[in-house]
Amino acid sequence: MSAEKLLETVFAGELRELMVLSYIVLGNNAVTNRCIERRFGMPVQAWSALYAIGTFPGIRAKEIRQLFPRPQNTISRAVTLLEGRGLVVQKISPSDAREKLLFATKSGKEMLSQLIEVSRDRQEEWLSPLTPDERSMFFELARKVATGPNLLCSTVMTR
Amino acid sequence: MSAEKLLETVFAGELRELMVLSYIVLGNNAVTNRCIERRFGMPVQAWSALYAIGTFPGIRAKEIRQLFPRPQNTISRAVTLLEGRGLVVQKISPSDAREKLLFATKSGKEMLSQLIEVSRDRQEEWLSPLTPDERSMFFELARKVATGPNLLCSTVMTR
DNA sequence: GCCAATTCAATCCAAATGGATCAATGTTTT
DNA sequence: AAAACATTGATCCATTTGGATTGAATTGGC
Repeated sequence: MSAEKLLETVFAGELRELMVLSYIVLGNNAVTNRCIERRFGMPVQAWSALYAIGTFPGIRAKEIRQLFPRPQNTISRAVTLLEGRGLVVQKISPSDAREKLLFATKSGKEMLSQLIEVSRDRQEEWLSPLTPDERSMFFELARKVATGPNLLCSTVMTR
Repeated sequence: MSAEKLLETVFAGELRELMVLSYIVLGNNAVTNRCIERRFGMPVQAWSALYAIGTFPGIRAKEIRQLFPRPQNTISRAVTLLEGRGLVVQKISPSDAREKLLFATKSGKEMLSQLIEVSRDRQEEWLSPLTPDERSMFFELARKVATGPNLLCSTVMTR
């Protein structure tokens, strides 16, 4: 059976919304992660963390988790990598010595702007099937789902 | 800074579409994978493969890859696991002895129907912020992106 | 002020991941 | 029809992952 036919059937099933979103994100990740890995020698985790740190100077590790729902030690390792390459610096929080405030260095900011540029180009590419109106509608609906109360805390999947 | 404030800012940035979709899928996976892992003792890969096999009896391993963009050996291992538990059987293809046609057994079908049920409940949960109209609009737009030509083959991220 | 409980981030380690290779089968070329 | 090439799926193995633990710092109860 052809790939189109398989997808068409799955996208007509009961789990269509789950399937189609997973397909977009997994498919895009397969392309993007590999490319960024090669070009910048850095796993997604690390560039996600760099993005968070560049966008929010002084952000704490635990706050990065709220933006990118990944395990805690993943963030910890990503930050260690970024610090090792001189892309970010950590400063002990004046109010709480357990917390480390994260800042991008000059070279971190430079790398981040390259990362954002290529990611934006890539994003335009996979969004190209949508008209500008469709695109903003799509984003708004996705935002509504993302900020809904049940995405990260489930009642049907207890524990 | 609060989680809401952080998300609001990221969802206003240049990469908002990428961020919001990744957030939905990563966040949902964190909840869902862990629950399914505990309840059915099976990684996502395996249940994805079981879903594909149950939906398309006689599907080949390479075709499962087209539905779930994962590395080839991931599918191979998932199928081995499913076979080891008696949830699927492999039959050598009559037309090509390299290919193995996959079929769900009775117990495989039973487990699949349970998996689909809990996944459907979970899907209803995270989609609950949308009205029925918004939901079908969201799906249609996502489908358009998923079946677009550039999702899996990029020109801006060459190698 | 002291001790238990809590929070933050680093580290540990068993298990999973995925790129590369391999063996088996099928297809194409000459 | 033999040899070169291609495709399918399993396996190898170095790297990564993530749940659990640890250690350091803070908070809360008394």
